[in-house]
Amino acid sequence: MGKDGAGMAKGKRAAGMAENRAKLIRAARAAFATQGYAAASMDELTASVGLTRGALYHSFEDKKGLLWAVVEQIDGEMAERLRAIREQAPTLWQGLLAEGCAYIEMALDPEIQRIMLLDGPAVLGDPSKWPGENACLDITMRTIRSLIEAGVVKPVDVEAAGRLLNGAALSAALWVAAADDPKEVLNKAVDAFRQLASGLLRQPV
Amino acid sequence: MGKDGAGMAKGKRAAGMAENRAKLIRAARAAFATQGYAAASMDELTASVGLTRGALYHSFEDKKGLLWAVVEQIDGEMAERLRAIREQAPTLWQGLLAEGCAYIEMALDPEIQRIMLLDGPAVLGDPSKWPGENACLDITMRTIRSLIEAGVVKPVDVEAAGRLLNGAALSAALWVAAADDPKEVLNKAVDAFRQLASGLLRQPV
DNA sequence: TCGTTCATATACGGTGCGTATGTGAGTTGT
DNA sequence: ACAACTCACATACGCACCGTATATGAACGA
Repeated sequence: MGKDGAGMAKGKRAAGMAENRAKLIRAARAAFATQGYAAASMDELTASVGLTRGALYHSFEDKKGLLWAVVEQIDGEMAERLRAIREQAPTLWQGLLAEGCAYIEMALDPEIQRIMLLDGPAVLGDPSKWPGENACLDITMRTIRSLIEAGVVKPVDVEAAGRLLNGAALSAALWVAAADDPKEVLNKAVDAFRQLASGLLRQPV
Repeated sequence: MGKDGAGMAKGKRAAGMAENRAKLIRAARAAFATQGYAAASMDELTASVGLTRGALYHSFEDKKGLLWAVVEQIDGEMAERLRAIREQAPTLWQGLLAEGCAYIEMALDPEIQRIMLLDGPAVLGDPSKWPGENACLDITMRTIRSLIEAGVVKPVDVEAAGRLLNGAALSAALWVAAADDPKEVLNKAVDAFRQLASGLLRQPV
């Protein structure tokens, strides 16, 4: 009874399924980002990639399950970008600031904004309990912990500081996204973010 | 032809309508807070106050219109509470901190959390463009402006600082609300909020 | 070759929204 | 005081959408 042993044998069919799964996720990212979760029709979505709702409900629990998959994917991508940015920064402190700014800029992407910041929390609940365990928050917290150990930052509660910083960046992003002149507002937002973050410093720069 | 001139004459009927409108809003606050906007059925909601959907669509544009009314009402109440808290504080700076803490605590209320922080932004879009012109943000900004004029706070962009502070408080609130031990987490959140806010000070305390 | 499994399509029921239409109470004009 | 009208609400309808139950057809194993 070739349950899972075959591997390559059933690989072709399995690959076909994974392929369609990926196609559905890609379509969902586009549909959720442009129309919003509630307004996105699963009929249209599946048809747009040449399938029907049957395929959807075979690969995912339900509409919410598809959103979970999308959120998980985007979360991973964001975390990867943040990690790269932090490692590029010359100092840990500049890394923290750069993370915050990058977060703000990322949230200008309609996909991230709509799915991760608006519909995601409303439909799936508190982001801190999401599948990837909120990779973005983890990264911020890791940076803050290092900064405390290095004596640069006051011994604050790491999770609290990380969450509030992320929250500040988030609302900044929503503000920038809705602005008439994003460039200018982005500068203001980044400035304010640095001011607030400097409150964590042991001694002012 | 008495179009609107009568006033008191049609007052009785108009009052009846306003009464039902208020009943619907009250029911909506409860339903939206407990079930969420999407899951709240307008049939059940109207029936719960002895009406039908006919009354709803006579008083409001649509389901979203009802949410607008609810949001407007809650926004006003929050603003009123914040105003009272700020006026009670001995100094402006303490007022700003107290506002932030009060905001966090208010967001523990499921009604505020679910409607104003989760479903509201997802369904109605960016809170900064809401009807009451975002009374809470206005209050924070007013306080910051006074603090800058008093020389206590650095000359930062008022709107930027206000938005980021609100955002920090918001995410703090969501964190506290989802915590197993709200009391303890609330303390951590408030601490972190003060640390961040102190970044705005011209000179450290 | 035949049966089994798996990925997907098709068919169905239920729910909920928005709208078009009906209705009775109250108001206006004469 | 009676007829015409308005208004607040109920009723009835169509439509879209989700989730599930069932059917199908291709690949794989024996």
